[in-house]
Amino acid sequence: MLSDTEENYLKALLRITAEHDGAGEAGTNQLAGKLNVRPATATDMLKKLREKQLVNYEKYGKITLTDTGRNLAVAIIRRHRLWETFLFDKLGFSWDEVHDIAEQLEHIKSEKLVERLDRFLGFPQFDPHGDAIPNADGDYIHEARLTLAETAVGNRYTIIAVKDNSPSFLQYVSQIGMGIHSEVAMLHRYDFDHSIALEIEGTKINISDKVAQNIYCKPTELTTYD
Amino acid sequence: MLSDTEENYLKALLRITAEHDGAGEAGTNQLAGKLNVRPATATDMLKKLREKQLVNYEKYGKITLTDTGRNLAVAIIRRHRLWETFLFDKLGFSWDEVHDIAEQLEHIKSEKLVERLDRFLGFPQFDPHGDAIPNADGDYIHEARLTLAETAVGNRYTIIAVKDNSPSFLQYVSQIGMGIHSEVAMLHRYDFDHSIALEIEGTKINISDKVAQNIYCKPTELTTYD
DNA sequence: GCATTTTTTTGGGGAAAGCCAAAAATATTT
DNA sequence: AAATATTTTTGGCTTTCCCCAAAAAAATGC
Repeated sequence: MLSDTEENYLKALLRITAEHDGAGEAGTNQLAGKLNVRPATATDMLKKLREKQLVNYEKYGKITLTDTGRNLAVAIIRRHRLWETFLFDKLGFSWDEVHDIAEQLEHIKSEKLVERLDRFLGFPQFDPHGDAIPNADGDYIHEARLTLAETAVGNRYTIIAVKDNSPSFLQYVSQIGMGIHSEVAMLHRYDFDHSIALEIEGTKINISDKVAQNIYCKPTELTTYD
Repeated sequence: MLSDTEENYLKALLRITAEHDGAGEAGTNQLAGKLNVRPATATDMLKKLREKQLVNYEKYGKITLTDTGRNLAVAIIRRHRLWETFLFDKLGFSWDEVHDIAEQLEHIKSEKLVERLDRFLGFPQFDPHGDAIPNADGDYIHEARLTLAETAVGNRYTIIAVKDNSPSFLQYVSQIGMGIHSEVAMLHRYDFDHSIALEIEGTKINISDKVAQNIYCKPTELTTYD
């Protein structure tokens, strides 16, 4: 049985190795940064996780998850996102409130609880932030997606997810009238700072490049009426 | 903010002081026993809880909860019973499965979560074992109740709660076809071991005194048709 | 390619929660 | 009331997770 702390390390490792795509490697510093802990602490934990065969690691070497480690990490992500969905769908929390509470709930130890929760929620495939929820086998939907920073001016896009789940960012996004499934029209991209002008629900707004980089979308498929 | 361990001590103290009615006192041994911990460990924690003004305690003296301590303990019981109700009502767990999972869920730190859960469940007043759920103010229903061991032969009773929440006991109770709201007719009480013969749903069964002492009931109110 | 910078590890410690064995205080028995 | 038994506390030690400062290794810059 893993401690909450060990689970958090696995989760952080999955995030890091999945993030800067392809590499699949993580550093001690990076890991420590994610967990708000000192590098020395991360080193200790890495030794412990290596003992348990959850990470591949040797001193000064790069860190990767073993298959077992990755499966466990995916299971934790699954629990986190299911709880977020519960809080949002059933208890009426807003999307900027769910993350912190789910951080606690994800560590509840009961296989059966997770499976029943999943069924109760109707086997949701995405959480309130648009992130895919792994199913009981660890499989989840990989959607083709791009950030608003990568879009082409003149096209229409549908918002499908946010990268940053922090309350302050989510509140900002809500405040400008944007949410998952919003449709936006790309009006202009300014050269000097790459900020963007777009239209959403008939309103024209500007967003910074930084914000744009944290919002995922896909080209809006035009419905054909025949 | 209290640690999970501290919360468990408060809960145990509330149970002990409420149990052997009137006294309102607990001993170190008793407390340690309830928490599966050594008396030495309990002593340490009592000092800590005294620091935080949650218990009245001085060495070799009797232990009582302060008002703050009691309020916190009631809040923990509230959370525990609400989660049990959630697991039972919404996720379809059986009454012998809910306790252990609720032991974990009760420590999730979020006032708002508890209040929303309460509303989602429709402000339930009793948990799946028939125990009263304190409301947000800490008030709960005090039902007049007696154990099956205290009933009079010849009368009819409605089961309203169980004292022992262990899976093995609850499974036994279910197995004999008994549950909350069951109606039973007291047929006989045997002198030699105080075991009881009763009828439930048309079936006659015998239960030991020990079992009888762990089941709460109230006289069945006969419905009058006019 | 060598010096500097950055990253990572080591070694030594601390707080929380637990344990044990022995001492001290309180209760009980005769 | 003294002797015995029980309960409770003390003091010392363990494990988990965290920290810091210093040393070691690796990466980077010129």
